[in-house]
Amino acid sequence: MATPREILAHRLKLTLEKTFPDLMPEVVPATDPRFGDYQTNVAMVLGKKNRVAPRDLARQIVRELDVDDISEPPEVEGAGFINFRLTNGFLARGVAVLFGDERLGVGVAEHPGRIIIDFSSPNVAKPMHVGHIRSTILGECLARVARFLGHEVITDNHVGDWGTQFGKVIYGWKHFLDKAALEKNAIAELVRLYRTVNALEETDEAVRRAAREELVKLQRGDVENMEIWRRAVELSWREFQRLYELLGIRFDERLGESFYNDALGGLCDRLAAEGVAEMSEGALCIFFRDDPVLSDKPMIIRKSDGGFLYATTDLATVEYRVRRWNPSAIWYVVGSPQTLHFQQLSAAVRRMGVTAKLQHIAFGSILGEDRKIMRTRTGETVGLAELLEEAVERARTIVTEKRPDLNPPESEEIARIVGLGAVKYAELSQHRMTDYVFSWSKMLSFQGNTAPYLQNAYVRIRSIFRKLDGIFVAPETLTLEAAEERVLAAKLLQFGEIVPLVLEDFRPNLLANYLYDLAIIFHAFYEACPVLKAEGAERRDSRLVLCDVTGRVLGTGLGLLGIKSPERM
RNA sequence: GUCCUCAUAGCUCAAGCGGAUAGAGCAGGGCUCUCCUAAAGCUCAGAUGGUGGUUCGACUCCACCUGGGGACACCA
Repeated sequence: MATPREILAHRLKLTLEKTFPDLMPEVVPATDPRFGDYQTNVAMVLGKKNRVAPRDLARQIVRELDVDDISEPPEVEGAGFINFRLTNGFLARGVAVLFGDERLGVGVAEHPGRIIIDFSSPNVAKPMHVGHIRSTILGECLARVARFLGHEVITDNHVGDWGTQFGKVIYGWKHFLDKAALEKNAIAELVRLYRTVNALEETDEAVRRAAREELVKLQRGDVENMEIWRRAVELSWREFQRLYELLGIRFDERLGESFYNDALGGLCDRLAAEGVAEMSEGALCIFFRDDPVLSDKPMIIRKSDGGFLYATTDLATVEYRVRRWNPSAIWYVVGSPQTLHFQQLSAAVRRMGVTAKLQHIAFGSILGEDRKIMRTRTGETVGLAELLEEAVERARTIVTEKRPDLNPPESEEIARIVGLGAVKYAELSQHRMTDYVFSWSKMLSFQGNTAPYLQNAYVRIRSIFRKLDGIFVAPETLTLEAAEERVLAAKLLQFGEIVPLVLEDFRPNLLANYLYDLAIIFHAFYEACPVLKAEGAERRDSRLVLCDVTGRVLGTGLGLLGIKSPERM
C-alpha cells in the first residue's frame, strides 16, 4: 500500500508532468496540525525557477490537482504552501488496510541488495564495555530494518582475536594463571594476566623479551601457544555470547581477524606485483596521490619489519567477503575516530576493482566524566555486563513495587524486557553522531522519552484485548469522530513512510522519534476515548481496530529497534 | 599545522534533500485514579555559541571566529 505521502507526491507529479517533466514533487508531513496533514512546497520551488508568483502557481496547481478521494480541498497558504488535510474517509480506509496488512504499510525496497553488516567486534581477552554498546545496538537495529525492507543481510562479528596482546596473555598464562579465577570469570582473569605482564614489562626487560618471544611462537603456529590462544578466544567468546543472548543478538558469521591471517602475505605480494602498493621507507604502502584528502596519507599494509596491520586484515576481509558473497554493500558500524581509516579502505578497495559499496556508519563517542573518550586503558570504564545487570536490577525494583501481584518468573521477565529496552532505546533514540557523557541516570531512565514509555502504551493495548469479551469483527469502515481518533489514524499511516527513512542516512532515531510521537498520541486517545466502554458496538469495534493497529505498529517498531514488548508490566 | 565531527532551554536530547509560531524529557510549581495498567494524562516557564553571506524563507547551506571531541606512517 502506498503511503499518503507517496500518493500525494504521485498526484502532483501527474498534474505537473506536462509542464515540468523532470520534477519530483516533495511532499512532507505538515509541520503543524493547523496546516493539515501534509504539505508541499513545489509552487515555491517552481515559482523561483520560473519567476512566477508562488501563490498564483499554487492556486493553479490546486485547480488542476485531483485529490478529492484522499484530501479535503487543498489550501494555499503562507508564501505558497499547498496544504492537504486527509479526509476522514481516506484515513478510515487506510487504517482498515493496515489492519489486514502484516507489513503495516511498510513497502519493500525497490532494489533489494545483499548487505554485509560488520558490527560489535569486541576484542578477545578484554571485557566489553559501554564503548561497545553503540556499535552492537546500532548494528543489530540496522540489520533488522534492512531485513524487514527486503534486503538480504549477513551479519558478521569481526572479533579482535589476533594481535600483539596475545604475547602478554600467553606469557601470563604460563606463569601466573589462576585456574579457579579463570573458571569463575575468564575475561577478568585474562585481563589480570595481561595487566600483570604489562606492568612487569615496564621494569623488566627480560619479561618484555619473553612475552614478545611467545607472540612470535604463536605466529609461527607453536602447538602449545596455539592451544592457549584457542582457549582464550573460546572463553572470551562464551562471555560475549552471554551478553549477546541477553541482548537478543545473533550473528550469521563470526569470522575474526585470525581467520584472515594466512591470506595477508599473499595479498601484499599481489598488490605489490599489481602496482597497487609500493615500498616506502621500508614499508609496503598504498598511496592515493590523486585524492585531495588522502594524497599525503598512505595506507601501510606491511610494516618494515614484515608484520601486518589492521589495514591489511581489513583488505583481506573485503576480498574474502566479495569472493564468498558478492555483496552489493558492506556496512561498517564503527566509531567516528576511524573515519580516515575507512576512507583509505574504500579508496584502496576501489583500486582493487571491488564494486561493492563500503559504507562506514560512524557514531559519536561515549565520554567519561573528564569529557574524554572512555577507554579501557585509562581505567574506569563501565562494563557492558555491569550496565545491563544494573538496568535489569533497577527495572526489577520498580516491577516488584508496582506489580506485587505478579509471580516471580513473570516479573523477572518483565524486568529484563524493560531494563534492557531502556538501555537500547537510550542509544537508538539519539542521533548517532552525538557524543555523550556516560550517565547511569540517562541510560536507566524509565520515564519520559524512553522504551518503558512506549512499552507502557503497548501494555495498555494488550490489556484492553485481554479484557475484551469474545471476538470482535473489524467494521468495514472506521468511525473517526473524536479528534484523537483522527490524529491517531493519520499517525499510523506514517509508519510506512518512516521505516525506509531509517536506512537513508542510517538513523534509527527517526524511527524512535516516530514511535514516541505515536505513543504520545495513543495515550491522548486512550485518555479521551473509552474503548471497551465506548457507546455503541460500532464505535467500540472501530476503536479496537485503532488499538490493534497501534499495538502492532508499536510492537513491530520496537522490534526493529531490537526491543521487546511485554504483555503486561 | 591539516582534516573530520559536534555546539539548540538550568541539565540531557529532537527537529523527514532549506519551510510557516524550533519539539520533548529531566529538574521545579499546580491539578487528575469509585474510570480499559498513574511506568500515564493535563497545566505554568525557558533555547538555535559569535560575525557576516546566499535565499521569498536558514538550527539546517557557505566563509570566518570561539569552544568541545577525534584523526593524521609502521597500535587496533
